[in-house]
Amino acid sequence: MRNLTLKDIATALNLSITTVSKALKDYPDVSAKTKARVKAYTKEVNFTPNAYAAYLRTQESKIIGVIIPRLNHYFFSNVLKGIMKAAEVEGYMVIVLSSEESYELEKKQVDRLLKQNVDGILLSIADSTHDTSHIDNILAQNIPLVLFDKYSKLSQCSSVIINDQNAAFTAVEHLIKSGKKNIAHLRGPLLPQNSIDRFLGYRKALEKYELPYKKEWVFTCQDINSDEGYAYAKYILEKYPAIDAIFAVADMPAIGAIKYFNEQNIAIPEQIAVMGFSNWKISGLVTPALSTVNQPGETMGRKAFELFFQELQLIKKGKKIEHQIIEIDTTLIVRDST
Amino acid sequence: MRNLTLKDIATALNLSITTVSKALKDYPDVSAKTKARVKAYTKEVNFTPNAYAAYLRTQESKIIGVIIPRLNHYFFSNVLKGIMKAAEVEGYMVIVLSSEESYELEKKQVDRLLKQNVDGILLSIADSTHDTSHIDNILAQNIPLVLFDKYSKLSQCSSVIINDQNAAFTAVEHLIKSGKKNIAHLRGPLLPQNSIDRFLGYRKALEKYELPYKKEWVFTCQDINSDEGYAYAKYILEKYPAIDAIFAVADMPAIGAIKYFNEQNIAIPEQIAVMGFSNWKISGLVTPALSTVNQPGETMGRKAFELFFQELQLIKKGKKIEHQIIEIDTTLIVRDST
DNA sequence: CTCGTAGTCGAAATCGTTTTCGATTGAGGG
DNA sequence: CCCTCAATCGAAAACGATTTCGACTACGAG
Repeated sequence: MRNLTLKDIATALNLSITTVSKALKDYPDVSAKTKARVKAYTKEVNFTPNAYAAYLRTQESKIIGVIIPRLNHYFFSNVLKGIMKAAEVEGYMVIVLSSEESYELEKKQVDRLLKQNVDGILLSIADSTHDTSHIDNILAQNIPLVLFDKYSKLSQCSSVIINDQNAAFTAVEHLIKSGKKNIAHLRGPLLPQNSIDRFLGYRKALEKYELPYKKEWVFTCQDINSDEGYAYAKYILEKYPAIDAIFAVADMPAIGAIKYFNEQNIAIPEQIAVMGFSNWKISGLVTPALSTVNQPGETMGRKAFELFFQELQLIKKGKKIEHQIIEIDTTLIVRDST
Repeated sequence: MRNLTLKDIATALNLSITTVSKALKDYPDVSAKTKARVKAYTKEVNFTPNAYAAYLRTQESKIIGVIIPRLNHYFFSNVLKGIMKAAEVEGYMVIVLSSEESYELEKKQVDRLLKQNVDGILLSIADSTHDTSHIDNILAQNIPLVLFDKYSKLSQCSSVIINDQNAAFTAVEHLIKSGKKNIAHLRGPLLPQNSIDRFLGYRKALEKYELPYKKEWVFTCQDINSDEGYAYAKYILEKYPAIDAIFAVADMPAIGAIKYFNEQNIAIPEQIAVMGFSNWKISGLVTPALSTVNQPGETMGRKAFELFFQELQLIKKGKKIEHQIIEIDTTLIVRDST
């Protein structure tokens, strides 16, 4: 039950391999009649050229690689969805790899993709990535690379991002305008740019409205999960009862905090307001529903693929590529927790 | 900046292509000394054979395809994680495709994978799949196929599943033992086997404890989302106030129901208990925390890959494969909603 | 009648491996 | 000294497509 080859088609139609191949790709030097004959037959027997053999000549695999920091993560799943939908339109398949937020694994996954000769790499860098030599490696090989969401300021390459600083600013501003004056921040790890930017947005909002910045009111979530939010909520309640609002770097810590406050019968948002970030599905389902910032993952994924595709066309034409940075709009979503 | 080839290595070391290739694969007919020389050099220049060229001879791509019904879905993301981890160990990459619960798209994705000549296909069939000719197609080509979670009774092939009927029975039994007598069921769509089995488990539990089965207390969720649960909760409260417990086919509808009951200040579980299925992350974070059935996605993924890998070895040896069905254990998780 | 020219088609090289099957060498036995 | 037999290595044929270049036909112009 071997797959059909060009040769099989050729002998069946009493033509040469060359002619069959050309007919399928609409070369001008094969007559309309034989083109029709070939196409009719290949459709009948459901033939398509072997992808790997084709690669050997064309050096195009029609496969891209995507590396995300986490697999079971609502936001990244959504990005993946956007990438895949866009890829399908252009006939691309995507190999998915996960770095599990580990720098070492990320390097290894990049290496695997390069050895697989994928046509391009879309990457969201891990929290622990502190060096970009592996990224520069990709660029040096002149294969298209697009970073999304978690990008790096160290390497010059195309990216699809949101304006984390502005988004965070708007979120905190909303807390302030609703009357809160003592706002804590559950920030993300120290390295990734988006966690830095969200922190900076928080500070800017405090500054603008002349609220004091207290560094002991900023708590670092290493894994950005609900347990951390739960634990910090407890700590805050005991140690800093003055705090009347929390701005979290992401929805999960915010939801963890809500869980603790619910258990303690703390009124949200009256006693303490909680603001998340990302608009995960779950954020609308907890009680009270979580206010957050919508981060459109699917759109980011689509744009990232489109950027890759543009770059690929330029490279194929031998043109020099100039890296673009696309900023996706975010929106504040006000629900019941603020 | 072309990639290195065997030829480059050969000329650099003053050897033939053949010898280099053999040295790398530890053929017995090349001396230990040249093996060492080749390996040292290839490591130094970071060479690995071109994957596509290798495929042409070996007919092994070291790539498998996975088709899941939904991308942004906690359970399937977890399965994916299990698959990928196991695949990585054996040096496999995985191409991920989504059927979006559509039969037509599922057929198309199977076709794409077959044309890509993947080494195997792992598939969780879509809710709307009513016919298995595409699955039989895969089997006819003698490439390993493993179904997971949502399998089919129509086609004879290896599968990794849970015992949905028993799991559902246990869940409903728990509701009964906690004193509930009027138990509704939010079931899944009519076609997929797991939704049928969970319904059957519900009925069996009623039977065993001699509670009447009322078909008007069974509500069908087409998309299995929280909105459906929310809507049915409202309907139940208005139309069948006698109902004192709900067993949902999955966590999302259960959480939707909880949301509505919270809004209406209905006491959970005193007035009405709610039981989910799958143990999504979110189920432990809502208030009250949702009781559910743990469905170990990552384990299922790992087992599915292992099954594929076993079958592949058999096929390579030309042996006949006999399809296995692996059943993964589930556990009841009792939280605050029951 | 010859020649140029479209219009069609094919032979063969190529992509980079893998693997079969010889070829070569040297040592050791008779 | 010849022969056998390991021990090493290479030439060359695949794998299945793409693409360059040349060949062939027929036809009209000169």
